[in-house]
Amino acid sequence: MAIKTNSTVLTSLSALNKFSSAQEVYSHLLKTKNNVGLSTVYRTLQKLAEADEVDFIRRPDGEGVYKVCVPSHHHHLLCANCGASVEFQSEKFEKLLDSISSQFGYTIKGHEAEIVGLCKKCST
Amino acid sequence: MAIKTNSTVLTSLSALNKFSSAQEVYSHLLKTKNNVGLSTVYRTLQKLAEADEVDFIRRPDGEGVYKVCVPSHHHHLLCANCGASVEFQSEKFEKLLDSISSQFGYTIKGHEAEIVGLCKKCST
DNA sequence: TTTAATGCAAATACTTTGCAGGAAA
DNA sequence: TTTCCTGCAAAGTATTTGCATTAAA
Repeated sequence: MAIKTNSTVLTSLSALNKFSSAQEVYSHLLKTKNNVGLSTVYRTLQKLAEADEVDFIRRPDGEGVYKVCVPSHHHHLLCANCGASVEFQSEKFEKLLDSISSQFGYTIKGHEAEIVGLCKKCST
Repeated sequence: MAIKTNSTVLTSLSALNKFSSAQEVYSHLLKTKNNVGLSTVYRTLQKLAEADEVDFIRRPDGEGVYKVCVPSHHHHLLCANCGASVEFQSEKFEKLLDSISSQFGYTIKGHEAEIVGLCKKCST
């Protein structure tokens, strides 16, 4: 039952409300008494990411994490310490990205430019 | 003999001349008949990165990669397909990054903003 | 019936760690 | 001697895959 699994995972991701790894989604599903296999979680998240229903990025430690985001084009500001994230849109930023990357012959595809820093709490 | 290992690894990284993983450096060292253990390569690369002698970033697939770079502050443009990279410096970019991140209370630390796209060759 | 999804266990790949031997101070 | 470095093997973690089972079309 593909559709049901999709929505189960999506619901879990929404509840978590932050970039979460497959493992974290899996744990959360266990806690909420949803019986899903770990591999199914991995497969479902990959599918959702391919369909642009969730965003996929990597934490500084290399773990892949997913999050339900606004559908419009945006980038992320990510906290290296606690993983908190905010989405932002900036025309200026897009233009500058284009300008810089085209200078070197590069083409930017999706919203593949995450900025890693420290959030307010973690930068004290 | 720490110093010797450091320079052996640095030499290898320079020869590779691109962002390379610990595994790749290790293979290269084997080919060039330098007998170093894999864990030593990992440990040495980590040390070099902490000392800011090499740059460390993550490939889109999550593998950690290292490269000898110019010592000044810069960012990277990374090809998602072949891994090619260029370094760039842009006052405008820095300012915009600062402006955007401070808007959300974030502080940017090192050169932790890599832009992933497709290089000329891979974007055809 | 034919196709697609699922769970489990096994297999990968990268990375870290414990430990004993050896080099350097 | 004392401390640090190294290599090997073992362990750990994240992720993928093979396969038999089951649900859906």
